[in-house]
Amino acid sequence: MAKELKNFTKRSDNYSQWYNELVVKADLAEQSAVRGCMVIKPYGYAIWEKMQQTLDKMFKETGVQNAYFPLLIPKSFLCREAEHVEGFAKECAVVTHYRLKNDPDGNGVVVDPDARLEEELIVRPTSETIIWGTYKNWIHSWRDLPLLVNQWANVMRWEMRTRMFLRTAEFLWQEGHCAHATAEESEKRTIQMINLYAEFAEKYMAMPVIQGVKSETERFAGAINTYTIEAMMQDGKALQSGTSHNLGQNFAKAFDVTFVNKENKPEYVWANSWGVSTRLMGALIMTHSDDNGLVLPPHLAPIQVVIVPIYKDEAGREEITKKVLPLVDELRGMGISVKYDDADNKRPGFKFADYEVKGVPVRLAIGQRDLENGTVELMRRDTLEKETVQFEGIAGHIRTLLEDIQDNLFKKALDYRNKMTYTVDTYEEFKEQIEKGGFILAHWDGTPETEEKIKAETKATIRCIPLDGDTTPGKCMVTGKPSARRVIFARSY
RNA sequence: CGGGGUGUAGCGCAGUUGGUAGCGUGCUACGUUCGGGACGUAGAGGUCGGGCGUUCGAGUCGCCUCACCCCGACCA
Repeated sequence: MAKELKNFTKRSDNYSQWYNELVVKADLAEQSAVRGCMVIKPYGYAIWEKMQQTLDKMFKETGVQNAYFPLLIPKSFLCREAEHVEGFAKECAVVTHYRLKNDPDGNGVVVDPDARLEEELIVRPTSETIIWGTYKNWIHSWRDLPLLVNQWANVMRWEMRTRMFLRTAEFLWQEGHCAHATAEESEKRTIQMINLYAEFAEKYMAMPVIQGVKSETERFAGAINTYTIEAMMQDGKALQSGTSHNLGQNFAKAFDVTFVNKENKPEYVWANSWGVSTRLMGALIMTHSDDNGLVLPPHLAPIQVVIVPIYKDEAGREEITKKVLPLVDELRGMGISVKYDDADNKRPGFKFADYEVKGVPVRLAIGQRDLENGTVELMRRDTLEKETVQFEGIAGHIRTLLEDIQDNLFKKALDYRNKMTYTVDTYEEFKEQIEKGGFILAHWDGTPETEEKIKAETKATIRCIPLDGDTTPGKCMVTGKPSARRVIFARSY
């Protein structure tokens, strides 16, 4: 038995395949019949909901409100901002007709050629254009600012190659779109949001991130500056996990969004946008998982504690249930989410393995032996350590343990990232090191040409120019020209 | 869009020189079990991705086609 679940890494030397398999085995998602799209299953969606709730609360604490804008964007809207449309044009799904009809030749249902739209509609790849088209009507005076709005939505980008959670044709995300009266205020908000994302990643996902600025080439289409959080996956590749863009007045000008300032003069508003997506699910999976399956940080686990009874007969089960239910109530009273799995159709060993694959942080097992001894078996998912502890006072112990696990996961990921971060000075060294994965801190002359050359020759890109860390100037490893500071290179998803 | 690979039971796979469609797991029923994915017995489940061809006969050979996966190019 148990041939397929354990050691699924060993079944393939490929990290992507392992990842895909894990997503399916842990019951998070599966490929859909629609090209490049996935079905998020209830357990996977429950994790996304935890992320949503947490982020939403954090946003609201900064004064942001939620709203909703249309899925379809008129083509003319998308084309208003030149750089923006150029960046997204290649991956847009386009609605051209609004009706089907029965084929007169009997070939089933076909698109009705008479129902062609006068203007094509684009399925949103992002909502800047439709939102700024709307903001024009919402903003008139400096008193209307700042306008701080977020939308939870789905977007579609027709990617050539897809990967579950990391890059699907359709994905779920939030996109915040703010309008400000001054450039300074807008920049401040842009940074505030990237800080918020970093806090979320580290405190809730237990995933260390590096905050920084994107190089010109990697910048969002239509932005004057893009901030990013970059995380390292267990195969040493980087994953861009969240971005916050300072859009300057680009969109305000494209959509003619002006306000009258305190001096009674018209002025274009200053904009920023920021977003994270279901890609964070991919990040979560790839940061913590092991060969036994998913490992969820307690702060995001839909089930934090699972209790598995071990019994021989109905009377035994009832005895255990009687013992366990007060504990379930006590834990729930502490705000801990508990599942007491006394389902009779699965054996304990099966349940153990199953909850491990699903990444439940803490498991309690209780049987006849424990009832006699007043004990319970406790296992933590992060280390897979088992211990038999006193039943009395277990709730408090669990509460502490959950925090321990959360901290431990973060530390483990941070140690790994530190171990896999290298400083190099020559291009030769760089080429050698990049093959082994990880982040590389190196000097760069700041030009897109050099960046392009490095990318072409090594597949590594500049992940970001870090906001903090070592700021000693030096010489570009490729051209020898002056470099303001080291930047982070890596291969990425 | 290039390069590679895979399509056979819900899932994972085998199928030899062309000759009645197999294994593991899962599923159903009953019984025994239940401290790390239990066991026994009996069952159900397939137009072998699709099309055309070669042949007395094709899962197997040939041509075409479709889908999916992996590696690139593109991107969050």
